[in-house]
Order: sequence, then structure tokens, then C-alpha cells
Amino acid sequence: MQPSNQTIDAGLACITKGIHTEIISYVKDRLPKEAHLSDLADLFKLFGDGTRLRILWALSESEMCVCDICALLQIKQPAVSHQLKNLKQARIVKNRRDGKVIYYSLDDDHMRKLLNLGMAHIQE
Amino acid sequence: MQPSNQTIDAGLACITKGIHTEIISYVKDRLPKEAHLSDLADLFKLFGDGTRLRILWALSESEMCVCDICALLQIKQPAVSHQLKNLKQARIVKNRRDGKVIYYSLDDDHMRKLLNLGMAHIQE
DNA sequence: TCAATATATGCTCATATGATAATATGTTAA
DNA sequence: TTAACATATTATCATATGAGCATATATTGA
Repeated sequence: MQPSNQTIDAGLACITKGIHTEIISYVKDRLPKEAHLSDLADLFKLFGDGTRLRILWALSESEMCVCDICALLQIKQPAVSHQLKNLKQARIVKNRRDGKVIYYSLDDDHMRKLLNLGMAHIQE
Repeated sequence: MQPSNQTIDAGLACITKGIHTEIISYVKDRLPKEAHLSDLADLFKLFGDGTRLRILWALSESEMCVCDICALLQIKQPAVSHQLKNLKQARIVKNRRDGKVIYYSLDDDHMRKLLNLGMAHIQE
């Protein structure tokens, strides 16, 4: 098995010459599984949109119905429903129905921590 | 000043009728400033891409040069440089030059915490 | 100065994604 | 059952974004 077949051909001699091979193998051993990294990226992606982030922050303060969110954040109803659907699929929010009204809330306390940790960085 | 002028016209009577006005004003008082929410979304967005997340995780384990990252993650060099530029603009990574080689590392320990907190959620 | 090397950048293309409008679904009360 | 209402869904469109190619820049050593 040729080592050169395992690397991307980017025309980089530092790879061919095997510079920093110890570092590379060190880090490789510590990288999470591919599937986990992929799931984590998907999670962060959901936090990475202004509309969803506002909704999430709002829900982290209180359970709310869809039209509460519309009124609070000045976002049209279909847009809110859309994003709530995304968040629910990822199990970040949950909902309950009470008559015609559907109430949403955070499904996981981890989310609150993530929001706060991120904000701590922003505000420093 | 008419309250009805301050809300989006989404044809939702629950807004017009003023249902949950206390909740809305409660949450409104606790929402971070618009600019902070926007910055936070931008931060999470950077974590929300597989390529960048892998790079970030790798750098959280060790300082590495560009071609180390290419070799480790099997990503072409321009793609790596592109993402490193994004991450550097956001001050998430920093770099130092040593001759022809440029070494990147995390610029902020908060990032390590965010990565770990997110992964803790994924792996549960 | 010139060649080799490591990294950065500009451009283009394909894809992903969010907003909107229109409409559908489901629930309640008359 | 019908009207009113709260929410969901579908389709469409505009925009954002990441990858890759080609090329530019910067550094070192001959």
C-alpha cells in the first residue's frame, strides 16, 4: 500500500515529504467519528440562522404559540412554521396542542447552555 | 399610536385579540439586542458546515499548517484556505508564519467549549 | 535572480436555503 | 355542518454558499 495513494494530490510536497506526520496521526486519533461530526455540523447549522436563533432564544425564555412568535419577532406565520418544523425534526423543540393553538418549547436543556455559551463569547 | 400597527398583519386573530400579551412582553424584555443575536447566528453558522467543523475540531487538538489539514481531512488546498480565511475573519482561528509554512490554531478557548458542549448533546 | 514550494485569491458553477404567496389541514363553536 | 381561526404545507423564486480550477503571492535557497 502506497502512502501517496492515501493523500489528496494537491501538489504539496510537504505532504509527500511527510512533514508533521506525527501531528497528523495524533489529531486523527482524536477526531470524533465522521457521523458525529456531521450531526454536530447539522446542529450548529440550525443555530446559524437569524430567524431560527431568535425563535430558539424566545422559546428558551418561555413556551409560546406560533402566533406569539410571529408577533414578538415580526416574522410571517409560514416562515415561523417552516423553521419550527426544522427545529422539531432535529428534536430541538417540541410542541403540544391546546385546541386550535399549538405551543412550542425547547425540547432539551442543552440548547439553553449552547445559546448562553455562544452569547458569552459574543458579548465579551 | 395604534397597537395593531406594531404587529405583522398575518391575519391572525390571536394577535389582534391580544392573547398571551404578557408572555410576549416578558420574552421581549429578555431577548438579547438585535446586533448580538445577529453576531451569534454568524458564529454558529461558521460551526454549521462540515468542512469548517472538521477543521475547527482538528485545530482544537493541535496547531497545524494548511497542508497538514489537507492531508488529515482529505480536502483540497484552496478549499482549506478558503475556510480558514472565513474562520480568521471571525477571529476564531489565528495563524503564524514560519518560513513558507503558515500554522493555524484556535484563537479562543471558548470555541473548544462550544465544540465539546455540542458534541455532548450529539452523543447522548 | 530564478526555481520550487506553501498558501491565498478570483472566478464560475452547482447546490442549498430562506422568504413569500397561495392553499390545505385541523380544531372549535355556533 | 358551516364559519372562523390557528397552523402547516406546497411551489416558486431569489440569494447565499461551498467546491474546484486557474492563477497570484510570498518565502526560501541555489
